[in-house]
This record gives sequence, structure tokens and C-alpha cells, in this order.
Amino acid sequence: MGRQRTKPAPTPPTTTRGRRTRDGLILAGREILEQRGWSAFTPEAVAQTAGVSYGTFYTYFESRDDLLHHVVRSVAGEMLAASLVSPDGVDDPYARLVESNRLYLRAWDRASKVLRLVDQGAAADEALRQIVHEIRDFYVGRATKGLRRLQDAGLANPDLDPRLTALALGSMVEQVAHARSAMEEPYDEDTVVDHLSRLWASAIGLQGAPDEGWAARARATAGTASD
Amino acid sequence: MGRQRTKPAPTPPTTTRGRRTRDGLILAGREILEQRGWSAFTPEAVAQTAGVSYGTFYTYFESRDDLLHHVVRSVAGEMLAASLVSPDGVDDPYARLVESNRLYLRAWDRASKVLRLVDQGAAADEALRQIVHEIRDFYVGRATKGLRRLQDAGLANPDLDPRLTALALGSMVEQVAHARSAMEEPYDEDTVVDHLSRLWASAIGLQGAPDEGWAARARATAGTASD
Amino acid sequence: MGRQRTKPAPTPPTTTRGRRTRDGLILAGREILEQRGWSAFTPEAVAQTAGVSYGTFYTYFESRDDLLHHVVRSVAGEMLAASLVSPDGVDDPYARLVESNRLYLRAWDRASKVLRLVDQGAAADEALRQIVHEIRDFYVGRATKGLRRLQDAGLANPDLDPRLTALALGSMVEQVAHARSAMEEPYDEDTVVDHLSRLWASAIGLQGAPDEGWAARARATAGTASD
Amino acid sequence: MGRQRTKPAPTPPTTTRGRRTRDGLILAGREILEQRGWSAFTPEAVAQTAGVSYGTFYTYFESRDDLLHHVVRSVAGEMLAASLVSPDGVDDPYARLVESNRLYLRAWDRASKVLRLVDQGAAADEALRQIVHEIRDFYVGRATKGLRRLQDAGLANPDLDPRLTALALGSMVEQVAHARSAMEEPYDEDTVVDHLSRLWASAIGLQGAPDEGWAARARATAGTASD
DNA sequence: AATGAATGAGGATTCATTCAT
DNA sequence: AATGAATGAATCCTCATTCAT
Repeated sequence: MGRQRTKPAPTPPTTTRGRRTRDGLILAGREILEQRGWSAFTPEAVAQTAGVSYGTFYTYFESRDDLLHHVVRSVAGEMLAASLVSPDGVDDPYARLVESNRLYLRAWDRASKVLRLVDQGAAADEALRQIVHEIRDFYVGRATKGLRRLQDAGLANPDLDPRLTALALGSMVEQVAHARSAMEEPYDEDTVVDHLSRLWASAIGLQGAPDEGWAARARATAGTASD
Repeated sequence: MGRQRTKPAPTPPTTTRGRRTRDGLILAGREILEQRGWSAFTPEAVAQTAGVSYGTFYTYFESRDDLLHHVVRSVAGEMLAASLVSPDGVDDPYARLVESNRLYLRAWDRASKVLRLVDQGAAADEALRQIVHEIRDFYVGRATKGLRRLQDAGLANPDLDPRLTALALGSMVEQVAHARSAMEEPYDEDTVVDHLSRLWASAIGLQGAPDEGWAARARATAGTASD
Repeated sequence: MGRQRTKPAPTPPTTTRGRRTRDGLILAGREILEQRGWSAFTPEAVAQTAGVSYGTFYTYFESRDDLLHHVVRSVAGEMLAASLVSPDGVDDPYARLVESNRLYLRAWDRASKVLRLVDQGAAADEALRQIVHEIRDFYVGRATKGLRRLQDAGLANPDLDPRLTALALGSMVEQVAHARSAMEEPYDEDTVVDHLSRLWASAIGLQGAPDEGWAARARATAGTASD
Repeated sequence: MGRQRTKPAPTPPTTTRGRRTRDGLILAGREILEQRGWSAFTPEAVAQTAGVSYGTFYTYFESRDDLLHHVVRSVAGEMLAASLVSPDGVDDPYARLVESNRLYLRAWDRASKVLRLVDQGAAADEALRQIVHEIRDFYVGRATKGLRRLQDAGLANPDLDPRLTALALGSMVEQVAHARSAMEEPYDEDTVVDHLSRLWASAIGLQGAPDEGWAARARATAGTASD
């Protein structure tokens, strides 16, 4: 009796061809967001980039926002993948830090463009903003735990609030990743990872980190000089 | 013959009332950008928020992008003001670092929302993106010079690339400012400034910084323990 | 904090010009519905018929359905007006019946096209269908009361269910009005009103109605014949 | 040269299975029109309701309008069947009237939804509207002939125009059928048929009809009262 | 200066129909 | 004969901007 009024809600494709088209659209959408920004993210542009016709877009997505959801989820998935890879096989804390920073730098590099659009309120969708927050929380949470472990082991400065410190140093990585991708002549990845890791290590007073020696030498020199 | 002027090309207001209306529009535009994002930044919404009628908007601004220019310039001005205030009267490097971080934290807090929109390519206007880059450059440039001076004075780790380090630590402050303003229960400002400053100081190995002692003590303890 | 997401909801015009434009759109919409049916009822066609530009439509109406609401309300208003005019000053029940039928014939004539579209589910809007039902109910309700009064006064057949009878005879008027307007060569109004009234009167056995004599004469004749 | 055929032009199904699928689609189309209106009458919805896949629709029908044709023809067929059943075996005019009204009430009940859609100009197809007119004409024509016969036999009021009267009373039946099917708690069929028949009979002054006596009694009473 | 109505190009979405499998 | 993905013209709606008062 009651009349149906909800849109058919595009069904997931059943055939291989369908899945390929759909994935192509998501990928195209992501590329457009990354390279040309929100204002270029139109169904028409996405369809064209994916090499399909205009209406095909709506065979797979309810709306432009629906595609955005899928793109964001795809990006979020990559970020989380970067977190999980982080190898526990390595013993040396500094080496692990370097590895972790490299992964995150890469992950944020690709992700930040898309995630910030959402953050900026491009789409008026609370659920999306939630996803972005969760990613940051996950990232910071991981770093917080790592720092706390080091502090407990007496390998890092115990006077730092682990969470706030993790937030600050994680922020550093995120924003550097973003800034780097906007540069005309970006710093070389190794250089950036090296610096970020050394700064991070020194900031938390990590025992056995590369720049650890400098302070001692400096004090020694200063002592000599002042004598 | 006579010059053909399609558009009246809004003249700067001559009366006090005019100036007040104009400033009100700029302020309204800024508030909307900060609180509701780019998609809410419509001439109609701005006019309504400023409490004037729809058409009045175009009495003062050529276009929506024109207003955006003014908003961005206003924000940029605040950022630069924060830089200039930076007190040279203080002698202690760490104290100056704290003061500087506090000012930037505040400045980025307000500015980041607006500047990132531009960064995101909200407006297809190269000139605007230029302004944003200049602000960042100015900020990083200042920090770079400061760091170099410290290195030259033997007060900071000379093995760090000054520019990349300044970029990284400046990024930390910027992103923390942004993250803080998005939090439900933000950290208290003093706490944040304190942590950022200590992390910054430790990261560059600043002589005489609060956490300097920890490394020595840790080594001593470690030495004792291993004996 | 919460972001606003409801459409501005077009404000009623404040100026005379605005009101004129708005009324023109409603009128144009009604004419299109009456003359060219639902499928021709597009914002573009309405605007063009009203002699205004495309976008002006949306200055006054949220959507095509919004305009339909206004059109239906306007039609409904006319139907009700027809009911209220019905003169109580006339004493003779049959004369009043004729007057009433004439008014309803005219009212249904114009209204039926529009109201049936709604009835047919052109717009998926329950509220509209409700309005149509209310009009019919009002009409039938009036006729029901009139019949009951006549029955109580001994002037109409008391064996008839007043409501069902009112529904049936009212239906007759409505459908005749509709059928007439669809004819190539419609019956003349006076003829139709005369017939409807006589049929209605005879159907309820109204005392003093024009055809009352026939039955008696017929019986008399029949009697004579059979004699 | 060879005939160019853009479209395969659906052939009538040769297999039993094919016929069943085709009939299922027509039935599904009809149900959708009756229950959910014109706007829900999409090839997709029809196919889904019939339980076949999307593209199968076009295996059997050239277009949506093609299916509509078939549905209308099916409905029209039922209406005509109702007319033909009308039993000439019954002698009593009133009894025949009752039987006829019952059949038409049922037939219009189902048919009116679909036929009115066409009438409303849902499909921009003149041929369809023609079919609807023919049905009404047939119906009214039958009633006209019946009435004329009664008048000639001295059994009905000869002062009524047979065609206009048939139109009016037929309209009554049609519209009551339609109104009844839209009611929450419809009147019971027997009650409706009884009332429609009595009203019809009284309206034409049918000799020997149930309410005939009332007028005489009323006059008698009135006479007595006035004495 | 101020107002608010008017404009129309641009963008999102629908859906009848076609096509490859 | 059946399937469901692909197509794109047609349509609804938005909103930056212009204009008459």
C-alpha cells in the first residue's frame, strides 16, 4: 500500500565487467580530487576520466557524494594499511621510527589532499568527517602507544605527555607530507624521512638516536670555551 | 570613443557608513568560511550574516572571489602581525621560542581554516594560492633564520638542514593549531605551547632547554645500571 | 555549530512586482495543467508561459511540486468558494438545487483536470491527495445535509441513505462536468444544468419538482390503457 | 535496397514460455498503474514486478508506450465484456437495471484507474485517448438505447433527453465506482448497487421501480395535512 | 547607497532505450 | 530468449551576477 519512494540504491555489479567499470570510476574520482580539487570532481569529469559515458556513473553510484564516500573509504583503507605494515620485526627503536615515518609520509602524501577536502567541509556530510577523524585518531593512537612503551623502557623522555607529543610529532609528518606535495621542487624522500626521524627522535630524547651525541659534544666544547 | 565599462567597478566607500558595511561583509565572509566552510560561502549568506540586503554585496565587491581576496588578505595580515610582534627584547633563546610559538599557535588557529580552503583550490585563482604560499614562506623563512643563528652561535645542532628543519617544526605548529581547533575538548593553550616548545627545542638540540638534562641523566642511570 | 542545510525556502514577495510575478506563475501553472496535462507541467514551460525567465521560477517556488501545491490550493479555494456562494436566500428547494448544480458544474469543470491529476498520483505527495479528498468530502457533506433536511421536512424520499445518495448524485455532477469539458461539441450549460437538476430531483423524489407530474400522468394513462 | 530495420520489432512470442513472460509483463504493468500510478510505470519497475530482468522488457515491447497500449486494450476488453454479459433474458426492466449496474460498477472499479491516466494525457498518444472515448461512448450508447426503449414503451419519462440522461446516470456509476475504490472503508457492493439502481430508476421515472410509491404516499399525506 | 527581483549558464540526476554477452 | 551494463538526451535545480526601482 505505502508507495515506494527510495531510489533503487545501485546494486553492486554482478559481472566482471561491471566491477571493473565501478573500480575505474572510484579510481578516476580519486585522481581528479587529488589533481584538480573538489571543484573538478563532477560526475561528468569522473565518467570521462574513467572512459565511460555520462549515465554510467549513476549505474554504480547514487550521487556525487556517494562516490566521494567510496573514494574516502579507499583512501582511508590505504592509510590503515600503512599502519599495519609497520614491522615489529625490527629491534632498533630508531630504525623502526624511520620505517614508520617513511610509510606515513607516503601514505599522507597521497591521502592528505582527499582527506583535507572532506575536513574542509566540501561535502556537507558528517559521516565523512567522522572517517577522517578516525584515521587521525588511529595514527596518533599508535604513536602514543609507541612513545609510552619507550618511556616505560627508559628510552624516551618521561616528562612528555605521550598523547600530546604523539599528536604534535604526527602532525609534523602529516603537514610535511602535504607541504612537500605542493612544492615545485620537493625535497627528496630520503632526506625528508631522515630529518623527520632525527627531529622526532631528538624531540623525545630517544636513546641511541643519531643526534644524541651532539648535545654532549656541545656541552664539552662550551665547557672548554668558557674555561 | 568613451571607455566602455561593463561593470561599475566598486569604488572604495567614501562615507563612514559605507566603510562599516564593507568591513561587516568581509568579517561575515570570514566567519562563514571558518565556521561553515567553502560551500556556505555564498554572496547571499554573506549578505545575510552581515545584515544587509542581497544586492548590497555587489555594491562593494566585484564578485565572490573579490570578497575572498579581501578575506584572505585580512587573514594574511593577522599572520604577519603575529610574526612582527615576536619580541626581540627577550634574550633567552628558549623564552623567545615559547613566545613565538604562542603567537603562531594563535595565528594559525584562526587562519588555517581559511588558508587551507584556498590551498585546496576552492577558488580557481592562482593569485590567492600565491598569497598562502607567501605566508608559509615568510613563516618558515623566519624560523630558518632563527635556527641558523642558533647553529652559528653553537646553540643548536649544526647537522640539521635549517630550512627543512624549520619547515618540519613549523608544520608541527601549524597542524597542531588546526587539529586543536577541530577537537571537541581541545588541550589548554599553555599546555600545548609548553609541549611544542620543548619538543622544538629538543629536536634542534637547543642548549639550555628544559629537557636538556634528561638525556644526560638517562645516560648516567643507564651507565650505573650497566655497571 | 550544527551546519544549516535546509533550502532558503522562498520568501513571499515583498513588493508589488514580486507578487504579480508569483501570481502569474501560479496562473500559468494552472493553465498548463488544465490544457496540456501533467507532462507539460515543467518549470521551463511555466516560466515561459508566465513570461519570465527560467530561474525566476525558483525565486518563488522550491520545486515543481511546490508550485503544484499552490495550484491545487488555488483550485481548491475556488471549489470552496462555489460552495459558500450557494444562496440561502432562495426558498424553493428545486430552485436552490438548480443554482447549486450550476455553481458546482462550473467549479468542477475547471477544477477536475487539476484535481484528477493529483488523484492519479502524478505527484508522489500524500498531502496533496489529502486536499483533493477534503474537497470531495466537503462537497458531499454539504449535499448530505441538504438531503437530510429535505427528508426531515417530508420533501424527499426518506428511504435513501443520505450520504450514499449525496455521493452518487454529486459524483454525477462531477463526472458530467469533466466529460463535458472533454467533448468536441459540449452540451450547452443551461441544458446540462436543467437535466442534472431534474434527474437529481426525481432521484430523491423531491416534492414540487418539474418531472413530478409525469409519474402520475403515466399511471393515469397506464390505468386508462389497461382499462 | 534491402529494408533497413533500426529496431528488431518484437515478434509475438512463439513459445509457451515466451507467451507467459509477455502476459506477465502486461499484468505487472497494469498492477503498477492501478496501485502506484503513472509515475511508477517504468520499464524497470514492470520488469521487476514481473520477475524478469531489465532488458527482457524490450524483447516483448517496442517501448513503454507499447506496453501501455496492451494494458489499455486489456482493460478495455474487460469493460466490453461487462457490457456484453448484460442479460437480455430478464424481463423486468428494474431487475435488468440492477444487473447492469452491478456489472458496470465492477468493471469501472478496475478500469477507471488506468483509463483516467490515459484521459489525463499521461501518454502523448492520441490513439489511446481514442480507445478511452470509445469505451465511454459504447457504455453511454447502450444506456441511451435502453432508455429510449423504455420511453417508447411509456415506462420512462419521455421529457428527458435520452443521450444526456444516459451520460449523466452513467457518469454517476463510473464516478461512484472510482470513488469507492479510493475509500478507506468502502460501501458494501450490494448497498451501492441497490442505491445506484433506485436513484437511476427514480431519476428516469421508471414505472414499477421500488421508490415509485413514495411520491404518491407523500402527496397523499401532504393532501391530508393540508386539508 | 540600498534593495530585492530577474537572469541563465552550468551542473546534477533520471530514465527510456540500446547493446554486448 | 534472457541478461544487465552502457548510453545520453531531457529535465530539474543552483547560484553568481545583473538590473530596475
